[in-house]
Amino acid sequence: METNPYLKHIAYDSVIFGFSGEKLKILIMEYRNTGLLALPGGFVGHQENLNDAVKRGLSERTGLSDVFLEQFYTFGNIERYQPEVMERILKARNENHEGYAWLLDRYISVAYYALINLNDVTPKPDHLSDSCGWYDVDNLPALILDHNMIVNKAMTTLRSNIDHKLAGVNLLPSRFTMKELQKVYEAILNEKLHRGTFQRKILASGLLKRHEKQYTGAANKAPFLYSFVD
Amino acid sequence: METNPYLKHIAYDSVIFGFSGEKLKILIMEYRNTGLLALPGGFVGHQENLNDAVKRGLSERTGLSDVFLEQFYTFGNIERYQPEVMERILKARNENHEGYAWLLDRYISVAYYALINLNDVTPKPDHLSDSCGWYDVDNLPALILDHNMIVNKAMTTLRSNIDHKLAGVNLLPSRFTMKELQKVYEAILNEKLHRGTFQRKILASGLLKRHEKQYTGAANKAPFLYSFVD
DNA sequence: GGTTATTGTCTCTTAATGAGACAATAATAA
DNA sequence: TTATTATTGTCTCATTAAGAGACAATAACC
Repeated sequence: METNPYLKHIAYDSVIFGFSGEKLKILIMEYRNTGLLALPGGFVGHQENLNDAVKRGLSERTGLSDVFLEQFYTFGNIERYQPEVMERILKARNENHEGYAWLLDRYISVAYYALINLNDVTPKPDHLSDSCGWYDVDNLPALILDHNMIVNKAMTTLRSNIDHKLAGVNLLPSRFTMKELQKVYEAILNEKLHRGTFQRKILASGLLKRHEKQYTGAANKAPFLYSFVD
Repeated sequence: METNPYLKHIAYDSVIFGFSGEKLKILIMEYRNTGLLALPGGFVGHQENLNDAVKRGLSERTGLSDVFLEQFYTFGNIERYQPEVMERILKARNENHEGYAWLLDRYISVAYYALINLNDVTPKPDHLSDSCGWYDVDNLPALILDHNMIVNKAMTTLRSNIDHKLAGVNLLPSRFTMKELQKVYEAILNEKLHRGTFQRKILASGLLKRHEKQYTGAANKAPFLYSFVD
């Protein structure tokens, strides 16, 4: 009884980054009645582009449709193949899962990372998981299979791309202060940056447009709001 | 009659770079009696790591076993799926190809690039191709499917990695002159570099060890030979 | 009006980069 | 032996970028 509507052996996983104002976080799913944690992922339809499949999955999980999403590595080690993990997940689901035998196959996983504004989103679990939530990227619990390794590689990629891919673009609301942007950079690079130097460099890049000031009620000079020029 | 010993839907392609002394070249295969040109590629065994499969293929094609090899992107668009191309290749082979029906499936391809010393190698065709040879990377013929796009992306990746991954390491013989190394950089970046600045920067990096001079018979100062410190 | 914390910008220093200059030198020719 | 020639290794100078601190401006509170 083969009911696999997807390409065999091919999966994707996505590392969805959000920024809380202080820390980088990623979205993690919990499988029903197992305590097993995993990255949100999925499969590719027979008539579907790989990239579109991932966009579809991201949209289902977050409701967002136009986010920064980039493929960064494909994981294909044989050690990924642990059918007992998926069996446990299916069993805990406590349903007839004959139609899901294909889930017990070996999979190669294409990994993507996404940058989103955490406040825009109320994440929705998929049909195999019962909850999902944001976890600090520098304090992650153990995830299934090689998912912790996938997250590490995503972080490395994000760090090395921060200079030439515009990082904070999608992690912040459309208008933000220079300080907030600096916090994003510091969270990604995991180091303190010099305020004056940071401001000078970012402004010199010409990527920001300056708007009105933000009066918060704090007893000090009000910062300008900025947005990215498209 | 299913005789596919490999994972369905998953292929790899490799962009094998060599350096002739003046130009960057890549290895291209020609399929028997078709004139069709393609990147060397292959498939992944059921019990095989993805990376190992690519290493195996590279070794079969070049005889080399310890080369720089890096995954850079996975191509999964539906437009890759052109069964008529593979059918033409199988027909031209003029054999019973019932056992190869799996070749007509849709494939997602994980792409790698390799850097090798062109002079170390006499490339060997695989069982579907009858010849292979080196082509200038800036003057490539049309390749099947999306293979030209794969080459372009490989070039982009190589360029952006040249600074922090040691580039020339594997493209040159173990001992080389500063001028030869500069030629490699110029071929990859596709621009002229200033001699003095280049030499200063490379020497400052501490990656090179200086050896004896190379006396070629030319009527001018003899250059030092260098090697990379490992 | 004084106080306080934060912001925007400036200056000073140090490091990195781009470009040319020049002596050293390996082979050849006079 | 000495001039010639092309190339190499290195140096200097100018320009640009980066790191770090300083200071006036200012929003809200006292």
